[in-house]
Amino acid sequence: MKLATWNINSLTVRLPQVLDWLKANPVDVLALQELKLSDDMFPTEAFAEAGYHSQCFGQKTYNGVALLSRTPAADVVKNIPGFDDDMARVITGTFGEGESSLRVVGAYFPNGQEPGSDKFEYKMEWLKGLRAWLKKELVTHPRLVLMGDYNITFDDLDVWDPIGLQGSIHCTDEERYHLRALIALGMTDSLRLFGQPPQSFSWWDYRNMAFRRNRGLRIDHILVSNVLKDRVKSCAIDKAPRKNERPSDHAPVVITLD
DNA sequence: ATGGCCATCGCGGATGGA
Repeated sequence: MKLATWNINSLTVRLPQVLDWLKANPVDVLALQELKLSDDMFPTEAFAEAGYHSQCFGQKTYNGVALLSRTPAADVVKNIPGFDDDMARVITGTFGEGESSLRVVGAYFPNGQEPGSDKFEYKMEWLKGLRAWLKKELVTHPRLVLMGDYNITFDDLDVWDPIGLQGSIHCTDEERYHLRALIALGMTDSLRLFGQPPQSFSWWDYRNMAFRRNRGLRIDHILVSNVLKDRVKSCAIDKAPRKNERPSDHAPVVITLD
């Protein structure tokens, strides 16, 4: 079983790249973030032709998430139950049957803009809402994967310039507290299971030739519930699509479970 | 030293991203 997450920064622009990537990487489930389109504009047919079922939770211009899968999703939930939100940020589905089924949460965490801003406060409230819901979801669905664009780094290993970016957005203690609190629910950071190769990032600014200089952040993560921990066979960031013409600023993260 | 990009909406330049 292969799963992946990718913030594609506009599905309208990046659809050909997603289709190319799926052809080269025929994962079982792909979570997409930042579709930036409404449900009626979602290219269901193009994905169907590529052999994928779609579950879309779109929004015009901003946000928007989807789950693509080889087999249809069951029990689909949009956004965080119990947390009122105007934005389309989370989509959840169950894949597979019975004992071996997997609950997959695809999420686009708020950016937060700047510590102290209204957007930062929203990010903190959203993180609390997510955790409260996940705590219950893990009881009913012990085999759970939470993947997406978290917009939070775990620690200095995830930051190209930890000193220069200390306390800035994605790197604050408050954000990291909430990320550790998700781990404390009984989840594991898949990439770190294998020891993180130095300078492993999933996002690079479009400016300053940041990708070429590997000036990035690791903010896209795949967390697995602890019952799945021993099933994780690999986890890696695929930098190849970042080398495309007109790339997304994020790279996909891929996990293999046996 | 600073900020240098990209997508959207919509036709200029603001807003948001990270």
